[in-house]
Amino acid sequence: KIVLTRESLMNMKEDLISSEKISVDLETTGIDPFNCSIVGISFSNQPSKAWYIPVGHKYLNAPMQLSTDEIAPVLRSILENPDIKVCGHNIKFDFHILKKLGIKIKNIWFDTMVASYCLNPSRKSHSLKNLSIEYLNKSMATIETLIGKGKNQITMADVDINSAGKYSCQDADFTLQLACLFEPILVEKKIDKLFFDVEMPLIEVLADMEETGIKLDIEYLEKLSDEFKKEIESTESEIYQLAGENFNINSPKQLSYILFEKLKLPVIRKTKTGRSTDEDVLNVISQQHPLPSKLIRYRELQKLKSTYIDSLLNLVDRNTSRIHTSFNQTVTATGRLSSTEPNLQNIPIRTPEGKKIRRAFISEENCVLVSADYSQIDLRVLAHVSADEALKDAFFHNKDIHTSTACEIFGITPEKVTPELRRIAKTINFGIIYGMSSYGLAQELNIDQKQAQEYIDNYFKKYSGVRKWIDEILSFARKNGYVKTLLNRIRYLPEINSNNGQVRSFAERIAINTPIQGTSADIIKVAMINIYKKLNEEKLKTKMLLQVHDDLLFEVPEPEIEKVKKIIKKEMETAVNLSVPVLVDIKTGHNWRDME
DNA sequence: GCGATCACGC
DNA sequence: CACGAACGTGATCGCC
Repeated sequence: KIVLTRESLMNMKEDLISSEKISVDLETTGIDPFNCSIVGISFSNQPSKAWYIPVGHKYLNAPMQLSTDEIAPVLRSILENPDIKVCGHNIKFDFHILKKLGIKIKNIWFDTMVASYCLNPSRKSHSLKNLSIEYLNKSMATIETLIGKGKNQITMADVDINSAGKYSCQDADFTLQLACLFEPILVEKKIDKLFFDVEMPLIEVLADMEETGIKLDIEYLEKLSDEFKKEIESTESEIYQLAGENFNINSPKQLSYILFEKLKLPVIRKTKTGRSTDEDVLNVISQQHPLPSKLIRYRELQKLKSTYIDSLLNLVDRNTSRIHTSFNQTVTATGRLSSTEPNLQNIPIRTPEGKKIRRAFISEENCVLVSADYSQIDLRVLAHVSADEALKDAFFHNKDIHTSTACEIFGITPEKVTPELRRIAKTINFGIIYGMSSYGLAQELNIDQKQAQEYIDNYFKKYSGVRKWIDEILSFARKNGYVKTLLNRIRYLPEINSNNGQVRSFAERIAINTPIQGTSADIIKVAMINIYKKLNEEKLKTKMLLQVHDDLLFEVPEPEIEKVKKIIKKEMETAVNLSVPVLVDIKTGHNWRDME
């Protein structure tokens, strides 16, 4: 039903207001919630029935429509009613748009995209179209049939109200049907707690973080861009000089010709299509010619400038100087979040040049940035799930875990652990989490495979609990075809019993890694929800800004610093109860680089 | 449009 | 004999 009049709007309200569950779906002029406007909104409260309220169709001779101001009070009476359970598909998007209209959905009950993700995080697509075919056996028209694609694409505002209404109503209708279908499946598979207590409450937390954004020092970034540009250009000339000709340095193919044919440097490694020119390779051949070092430098600067400096400047809001990422909750196979446009989860930190980028992320006047990161969360999770005595002991005595591992595998006292031995132990510790093999370790440490195997054998001799856990998780995976995390997040492993050794090995590494990485993801999600709740309850102005897997970043007004630091640390450390201590390091600073 | 390569994070 | 770290996003090239 299309709602064009006040009378019809009231009929809709009467109908919806007494519903237990409704679905909502917005049509907008785009997919960036901060850069689009509402075109229409649809609701459904029973199968095969839905309402569509057009408000922003702008084509020639479009009928008179209700305004957003006229419908807002009605939307509020429905969506802010705590007794009406609201569902949507990717409801974080609708939440953002409605919030801009001054409407805050009160009872976000169910997101079918997130539910699909919980049912099977490895699924290629969680789109409504895709789920409708699979679960409802109904195909849906794609949005392209309405707005076209490519450069001739129009927006929903240009689409005929009846066509748009039909489309939008079907979205709302199928969303509610799917929600009602999914709920008992979640219960039956015992992932209802994860879904209702973690993933659903997280939606509003993420929406708030996205909406807040983080402040950038634009002037500084522009200066940095110039600085990098100059050095890129001079390095470029040096490279052409050394190569004896101009070529496209960014083309691995053209670069291969220069390095391996013209300069006759040795081929270290091959790729599927040619000869590798990655940093490892360049490092090896830099002994024989000055060009490779220049290339490494060129690549570093080029990467930093194009991926970080320039793209951040393109995406920053010039009015507020803040940049708003989009956190995706349904992408990774392990339960981690991902971040796009821009990806703020891979801002450089390791090299001095890279760190210059971090300096551009700053706090608002009279605020500081607070970063709180879990100390060795993955290894603590491993200690918990494996119940390995040596590993647990190290954490109970708050030892440096890599030094402790070095002591165990080399049979020495802590004083005897050199930086080199600690590095080896650290690599092995990471390797364990990744389901390492002797080949992989050898590669990583630049040692021979036999030596690597000795390290591994030694590790498992000392950490027999870890060996036992790996055996158990692999046998569980082989028997059940899936693995799960502490909070019952599941990941299917259809290839765990494959006859292809390589395929099977890959599944085995996943079987080991996912319960660890996924449990860490569970833990930080619970912490985020609890911190968000606490900050609201205490009416604090502090804002959560970013999550980087084991790290949370906040913007904190100066008067709140001490109180908020305590809250953050406590909530993160007690989000779940592990059999080893969980520790969080807190730092503060006025930019994301200089924190202490 | 898409796969491959490379490089950034955890 | 080859493969060979787990999980992501993005810029760029070059083929189709």
